[in-house]
Amino acid sequence: MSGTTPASQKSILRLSRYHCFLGELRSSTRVRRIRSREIAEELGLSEETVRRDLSHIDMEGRPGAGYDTDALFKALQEYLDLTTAHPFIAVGNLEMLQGLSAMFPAEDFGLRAVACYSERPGDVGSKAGDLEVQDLRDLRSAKGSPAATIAVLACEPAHVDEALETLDRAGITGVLMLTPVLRPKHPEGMNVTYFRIPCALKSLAANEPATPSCCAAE
Amino acid sequence: MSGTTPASQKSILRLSRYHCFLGELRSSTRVRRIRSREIAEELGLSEETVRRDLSHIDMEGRPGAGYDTDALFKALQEYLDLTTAHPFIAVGNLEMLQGLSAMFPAEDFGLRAVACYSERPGDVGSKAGDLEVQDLRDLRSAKGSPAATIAVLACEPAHVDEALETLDRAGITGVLMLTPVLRPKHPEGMNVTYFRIPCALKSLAANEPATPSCCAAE
DNA sequence: TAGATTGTTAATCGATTAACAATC
DNA sequence: TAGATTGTTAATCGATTAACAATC
Repeated sequence: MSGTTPASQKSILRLSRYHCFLGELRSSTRVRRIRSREIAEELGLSEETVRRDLSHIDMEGRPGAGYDTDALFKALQEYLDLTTAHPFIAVGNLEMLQGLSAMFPAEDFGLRAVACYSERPGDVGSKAGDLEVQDLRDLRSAKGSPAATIAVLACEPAHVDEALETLDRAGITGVLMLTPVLRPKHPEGMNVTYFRIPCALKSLAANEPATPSCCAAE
Repeated sequence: MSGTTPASQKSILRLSRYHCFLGELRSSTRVRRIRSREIAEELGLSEETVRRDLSHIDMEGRPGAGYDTDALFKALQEYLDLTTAHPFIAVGNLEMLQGLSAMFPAEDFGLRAVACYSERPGDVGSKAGDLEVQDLRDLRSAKGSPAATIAVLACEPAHVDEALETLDRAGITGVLMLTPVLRPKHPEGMNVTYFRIPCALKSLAANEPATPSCCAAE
């Protein structure tokens, strides 16, 4: 039942994880049904949390028999407003663009990099995965602007503010920031998630006993 | 007063941010005192949260006059168990290692990459920033093992489990995972923080109105 | 039907915010 | 001293967990 209160940020992040998990499950096995307990065990959550999260989306489970894997995947896809091979763009220095394309196989997660841009003119024309690196300034004119509305940003610190503005003008509404900056002034209305590498490393130094923790994205 | 309850994970992550912020403040200005309200405004938090967090560390503020910038920085450093230019190692494919060193200027955050390792033999010997890329297998023998206890991991998905094991054997206790994997089996007692790029991107697609959000790290 | 698992309400837990006395 | 800001206690808020009736 997708009726009551809207899902929290944390809940949405977990729904995204379920989507990733089911995507992998569908492509690697022929499992037709899945129970909340199984999802919970795989992802290190409680089954109640999983059911509570799923109560936000348009999907009914079957008491005694769990959820239909395909239907659940599609319901999540719809709730999260994802298309198949959902498009995103990548912005950053050439090495990050190349490194990311090798480290993060987007297709395996139902995502697809449709264009990439560098802030360094010298990077333009090189290849990052299948894509040719374009000039970040060309995104400004929106002439090469793809259908994507989300982006991952991994440029050098000095170019962050400029890059965010450019992305905003090009119609990007959500940005995942990998570049560490203390106080980026991100454009009004733009949704920005910060992955703060230095803070995460420092927290690890503080050496919490042994509780595996999540992002914080968390 | 560092007496009462231990700081939560979230609190520690924020303390790390304060440390980053004060580090920058100290290097770019001559500000001698800082108030909780100022820290809060800069980082988008409430002043109460800042004071509550700081109550965990060994540092007394002065009613009416805030905190001594240097003393606070040092107290945070001590609480987080950081040294100056705190060492960490980086593991990943060559491009990620090179890209990270350009995107993430560790010194500016009080951190220092002391060694880097690739899982791809062909990468060995190349330069990433100032460092020569070493073979991940050489870390196993611990012969080149540096004083670092924390690491950032950005290798290709297929090598994650092997890399985590290797890092564990080499005495690394905390790992920041950039490579997206659904269910890495990380060694007992190892503290792993996951930055899940695909999940963060999917959450952004779900298009929360306009609340700037953090990691999550969280 | 009996067994299993869902969806939801109530109870618990933890973290944030508000309030304010202490104090520099 | 008066003004400002700290440190902490109490109140609020939100999210997780426990419990269980509904139901396939």
